[in-house]
Amino acid sequence: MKIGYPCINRSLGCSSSKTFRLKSYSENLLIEKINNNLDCLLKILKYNREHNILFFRISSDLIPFASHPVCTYDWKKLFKEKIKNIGYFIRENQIRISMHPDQFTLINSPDEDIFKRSKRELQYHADILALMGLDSSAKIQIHVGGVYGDKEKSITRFIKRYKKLSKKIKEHLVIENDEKSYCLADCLNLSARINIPVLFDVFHHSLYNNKESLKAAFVLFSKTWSLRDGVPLVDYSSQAQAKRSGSHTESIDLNDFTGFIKEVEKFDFDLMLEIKDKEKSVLKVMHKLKLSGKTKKTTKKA
DNA sequence: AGTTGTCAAGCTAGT
DNA sequence: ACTAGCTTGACAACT
Repeated sequence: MKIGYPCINRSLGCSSSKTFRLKSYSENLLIEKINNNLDCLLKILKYNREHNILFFRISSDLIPFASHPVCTYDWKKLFKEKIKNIGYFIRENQIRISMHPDQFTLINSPDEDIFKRSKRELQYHADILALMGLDSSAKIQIHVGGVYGDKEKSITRFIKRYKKLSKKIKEHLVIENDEKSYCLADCLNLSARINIPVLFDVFHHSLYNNKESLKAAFVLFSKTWSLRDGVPLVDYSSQAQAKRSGSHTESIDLNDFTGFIKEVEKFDFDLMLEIKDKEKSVLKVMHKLKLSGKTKKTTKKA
């Protein structure tokens, strides 16, 4: 099992998701941010490697406005080498990668324009993975989307739209259960119809489910991952068991966590910890599970 | 230097 | 018909 964290490292003092206002868009500013973000991403990945953290979610803001019409700059061509180099580091160290386009990426929206924009956004994510030379075990996770007053219709629309996506997108795309519209059972239903892997969010499942136990859930979503998809991915967060509403736990609750791990220890999966203090919680957990500590020397290939 | 409002993109529930 | 909340970091415009 690899354990990872999303997008931001709090120990390094750099950010790989620096952006700027659309109003102040300029090519120079864009280039500056891309350079910063790519440099920082490599720095984070090196930090992770040193701490034996081999799973990471790359920020969707890596290339600001990448899929926006305002961005006519050919970043794919001009940053090709730099991105390729990061990809080399990822592959060399067998780091698992995921990405998570945000809430505006909706492939089942009745609005055709929203779908078109979403498709462009997904293509941008797939382009990054392709430039890095990553295979189909690198995943782009999205939610199923809105219900729009008719869930079955919206699921059917998802399927129709999914079929229009490029092969490059489909190779990486997985769906994740959410906390109010599409639960695990809905995702499984969809998966059975278009053969898309289901990424399991433990926290969302606890809020919205069909009464499947954790173990039953693991059996079910694990089956949706084939060999080429890599080990199944799971998101875990320990926020919002709020004693006061709105209060988030700053760091991971190790008791909760060990309880969770014990229940599913027979399963093989990579785990994304969505916790505010990011890598600190990962290190805590790895220490607890005795996965962490020393830097392992890798054998270099090619 | 520190604080607060706002930011490309959307859905939903509550009014 | 309209708006706040979602979740959250970071920019931008203020003290």
